[in-house]
Amino acid sequence: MNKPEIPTLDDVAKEARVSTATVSRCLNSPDQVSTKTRDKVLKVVKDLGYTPNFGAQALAAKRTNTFGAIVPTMNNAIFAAGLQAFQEELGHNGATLLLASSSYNSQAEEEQIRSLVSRGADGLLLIGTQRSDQIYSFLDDRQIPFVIAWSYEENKRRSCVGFDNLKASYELTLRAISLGHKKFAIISAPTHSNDRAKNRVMGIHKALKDNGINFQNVQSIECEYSIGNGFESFKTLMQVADRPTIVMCGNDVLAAGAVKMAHEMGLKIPDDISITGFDDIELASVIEPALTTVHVRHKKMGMLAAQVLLKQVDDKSYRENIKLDTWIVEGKSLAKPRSFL
Amino acid sequence: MNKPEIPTLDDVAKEARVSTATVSRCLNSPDQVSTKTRDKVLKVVKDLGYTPNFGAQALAAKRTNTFGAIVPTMNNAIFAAGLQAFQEELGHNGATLLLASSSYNSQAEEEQIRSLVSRGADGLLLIGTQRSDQIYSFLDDRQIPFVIAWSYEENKRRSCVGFDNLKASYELTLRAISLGHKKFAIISAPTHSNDRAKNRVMGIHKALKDNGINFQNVQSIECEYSIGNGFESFKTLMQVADRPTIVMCGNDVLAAGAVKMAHEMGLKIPDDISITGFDDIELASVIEPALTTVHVRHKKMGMLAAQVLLKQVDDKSYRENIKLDTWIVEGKSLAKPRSFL
DNA sequence: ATATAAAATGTAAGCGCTTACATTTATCGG
DNA sequence: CCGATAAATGTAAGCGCTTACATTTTATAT
Repeated sequence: MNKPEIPTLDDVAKEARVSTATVSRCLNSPDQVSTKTRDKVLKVVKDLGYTPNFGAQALAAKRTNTFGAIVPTMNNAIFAAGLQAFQEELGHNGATLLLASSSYNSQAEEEQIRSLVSRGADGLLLIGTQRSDQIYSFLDDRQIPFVIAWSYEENKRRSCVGFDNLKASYELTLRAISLGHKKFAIISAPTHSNDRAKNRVMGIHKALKDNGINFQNVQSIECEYSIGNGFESFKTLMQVADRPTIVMCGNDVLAAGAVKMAHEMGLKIPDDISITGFDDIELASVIEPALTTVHVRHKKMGMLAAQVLLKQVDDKSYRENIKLDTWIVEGKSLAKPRSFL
Repeated sequence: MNKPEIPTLDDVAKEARVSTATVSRCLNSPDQVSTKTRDKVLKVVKDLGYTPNFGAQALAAKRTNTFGAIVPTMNNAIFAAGLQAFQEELGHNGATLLLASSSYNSQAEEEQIRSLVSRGADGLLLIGTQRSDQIYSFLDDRQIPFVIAWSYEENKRRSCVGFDNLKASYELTLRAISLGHKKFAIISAPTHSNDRAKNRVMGIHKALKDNGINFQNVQSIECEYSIGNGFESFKTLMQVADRPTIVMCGNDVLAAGAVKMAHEMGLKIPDDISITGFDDIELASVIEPALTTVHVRHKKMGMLAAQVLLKQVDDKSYRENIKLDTWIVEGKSLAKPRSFL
């Protein structure tokens, strides 16, 4: 069996009796070619089943139409939803997604960034703001367009599509306070090198402080994102003499674990204990009782991020800072503490 | 401001006073170079911050070290988990993942396949067996290594890493039958162009048939994967005079929706109605009552798929058919029907 | 020390495409 | 019908890398 010959631009050009330049133009800027030749060439392209060689195209055009995204983990509904939207929007524009996950490890993230850049990514989607100056200047030096998602910052020097984690968390906490809660506990994702998690915790602290509640005494556990960890952490938080009346969780998955443990311990939600989540993933509405949580527009974020990124590729100096709104989703897991009943 | 000059192989070669070939060898096959020059060259590489140009490399080497994966949706924990493992395994081997999702549309999937191939993917991860002969021969013609995941087939002509959807479903159904269930209903993902969904339904039918239960009368609803659809479908299934005693769902997400509706309708699970899932995603253990479902080794599948794919790239004739085991996870959502209590 | 094999390095020809520039062909007012 | 201008097409020089092959250096055996 002889090797299948993959047709090249040259083959098409010969077959259509035109120059390679014309074929290239038919494909990349059709209006520069007369209708007659264009039709002729495109027919040959189809007959031969020609597809451009990616490497050659990238080398010659200095552009790959691929975009990189580095997410902390794919194993998380929020990033999955955002990425799906991001990819779809790219797809509408003839671009493709290169995906990597950093496992919440900033060292790994830097490597991934470099790797994606050297793979010719035209632009990058990054999660959160927190990374070394070094890697930011690497991106600047190479003039790689990138957009930060899931975090919002006023920073005209770089683009972002995110929301105010601190404020959202602040407002959820205010809500709890207004219901009469005074004894808080927190289960958070690790705040080290995760500005979203950090801001969510800070939002709680600020709300407490603003309302004269001492936040130094607030028990707080940091653990990685999983139902199991929420489960264990909740137990730990409850093993104190003076139990909190509310456990605020950094995200819905941790909250789901907490709810599960509450059931196991025979605690009624929300009478014995209130639990809040963050993100409003589908899960939040299924568990019993439905979680009170913060809705985040993950899909919209992914879509807008793609749009901003594409604009930045066209115009390297383009920047945009988009803040999306969030809102509290009322479930049944947050209510007045028992002492107020 | 002058454009940042990205260093090339040539720059490195000049700086290190060797030929470009030597530099290339230092990077790609270090043992062909003496320790002395290698150290010298690698130092320059580091000092200059050189990274190979992807396009050039791809063009010259006819290999990109990128692999494509096309999943029906990212918005599904099972694929997310599998992909994450797939990507990590690739990463350990210096390869990167190109990701696309087809939205369960086989037309779209074909386009994605062609797109990823023309983008120079060295190999592909595909979900399920069901696609046109045309696209299979496209892959064969171009000798693109690929591996099919989530489905198992005895087919020496192509590789797969999957499990027996039919058998797993069959056994779960047997379990229900042995508990005394005779009136079944099904909520399935669309079986058109989805062999996994199809086999899961067929497994149920076969088990019923083998046990003398007429499966023609079994109510069955097909709907896309979402909690909301499970919710609605369950309601529909219950709006009949002769209600089923068990609703078997094609996956955990649909089951979660069904459970939610059961609660809403005031039906006790499992006393009034049994509900089963499939996949054993984290969700399954959190909802109340915990789902009886089928555990699938998604992560293992992703990892193995990467390994098989990498082997196939080295040896184009290599094939492997791996069948992973599955097992029933006992939740509280499946029990004897009321009439048997 | 010398012949010979092996290891290290260099030379240079592409890989398949895009695009600046040159050339040819069509269009059009007078 | 002519010359001027615009539109269409062609020519050919890279883009930055890998690798077959040629050459030089080093190691080994005699």
